[in-house]
Amino acid sequence: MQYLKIMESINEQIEAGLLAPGSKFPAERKLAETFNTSRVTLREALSLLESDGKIFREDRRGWFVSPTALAYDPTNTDNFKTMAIKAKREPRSELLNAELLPCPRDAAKLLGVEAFTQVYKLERLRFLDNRPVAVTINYVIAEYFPELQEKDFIASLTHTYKEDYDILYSQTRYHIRTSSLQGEIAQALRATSGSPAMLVERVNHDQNGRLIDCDLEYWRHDAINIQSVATLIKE
Amino acid sequence: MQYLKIMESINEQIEAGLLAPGSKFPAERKLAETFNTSRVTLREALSLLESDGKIFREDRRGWFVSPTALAYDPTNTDNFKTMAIKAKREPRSELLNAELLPCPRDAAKLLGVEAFTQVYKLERLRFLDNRPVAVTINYVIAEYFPELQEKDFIASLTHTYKEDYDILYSQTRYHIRTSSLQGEIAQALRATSGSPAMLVERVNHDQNGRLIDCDLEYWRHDAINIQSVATLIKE
DNA sequence: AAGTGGTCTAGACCACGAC
DNA sequence: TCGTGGTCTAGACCACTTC
Repeated sequence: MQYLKIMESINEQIEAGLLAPGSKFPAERKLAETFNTSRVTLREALSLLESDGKIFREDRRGWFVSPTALAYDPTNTDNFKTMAIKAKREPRSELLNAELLPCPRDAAKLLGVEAFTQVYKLERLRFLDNRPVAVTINYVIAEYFPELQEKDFIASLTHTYKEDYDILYSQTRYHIRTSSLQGEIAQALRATSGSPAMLVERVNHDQNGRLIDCDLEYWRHDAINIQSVATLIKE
Repeated sequence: MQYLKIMESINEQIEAGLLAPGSKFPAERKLAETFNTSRVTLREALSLLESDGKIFREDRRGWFVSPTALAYDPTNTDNFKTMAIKAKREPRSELLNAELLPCPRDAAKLLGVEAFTQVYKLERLRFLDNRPVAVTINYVIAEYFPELQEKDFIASLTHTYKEDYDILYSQTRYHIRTSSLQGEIAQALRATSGSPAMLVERVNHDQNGRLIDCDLEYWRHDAINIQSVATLIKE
């Protein structure tokens, strides 16, 4: 199995620090020549390193060494910016889309609301050190946040909730699963359609127990490292 | 892009229920003929469905439709068996290996113990409805559990801890990240080397705050759906 | 304009699983 | 034993990125 040896060889170079995080690999044809193999076999090796989170691909741009994954605590209300800064990374966000619309089916299921309930949909692209790492989609129940459309959507939602509506998150229900990037989300992340991804879904309640919004977060799977601490109930 | 159309086509068949969970696909050569494409392109489509968790592969055995993923709460002390039964699935466990040894490097890092600390290493293979879904490796600090080797390792560790040592889990720190299956772990799961996986690492403390053990759980990534509820601290 | 990655073809051989 | 999946080759064309 050539591709396993190629994997190990590349892996060693990374672990030894010979390939800096974020740095670009040589062209596939050159690498294939270096390893004295065909392009297909080389790509097999690269794909496995990708699914292992060691390297990543930008569509039509090539292969890169993955930077350190961001530690992400799903039980933390810290917003993206705060989280990144704590980890000494440089965050940036772009608003992809913001609209008020009747709740689509997938969000209605998460929010448990009836058809035609008005929600705000916010789509944001998250960068870490200038690399696009996640697309986050928020659905916010409009009823609880009058005139939300006039707020600054680039700012943290948590912050707007607290400052302008006196609403805090108090309970969050989250799901985490592997998925794959498709269509516009893949494009925004500069990923090839079908790239492996981590999907974090959250449903949030406020201090009065009301369900106020939900998140769908599509992360490049090598960019995130879910971690948390749980105190267990003693039986 | 043929492979995207093939993906969608297969996906529709699954969603429509025409392909039952667990059922086997026709041979790759036949499928390729059906879709009027080459085997390589067909495998491209299958690989993407695999990384999306819709289908899975057993090494040299073929492709299968993924059963429903098991809901897994990392903050729950329920053992594997209880968890499976709650979800109306049929659990089974096999002991792969049990030994007393000086703590290996990776475990020492998690446990924060010194070199040569004696630990029990337990490797177990978990089945759901007769499908191998996870390899779990436990490292237990031997000092706290004298004569653990005489216990029944197929039984739940949680249960043994409680009944025989009066020790309960009280806090757990967990990490979740994507990984890939290699070597013996891949073999035990009937997976091809390099298959995508979900790695759950846990470090557990007892009711006295002592660090007592850690888990490394390698899951077939389509078999698990991490979910939990967190109550947030009000600022 | 050149080079690159994305996609695809039409084969091939081998070792293993199923029968 | 037969068919299957695992692996590999040596090309090809196109559209996009980069220069």
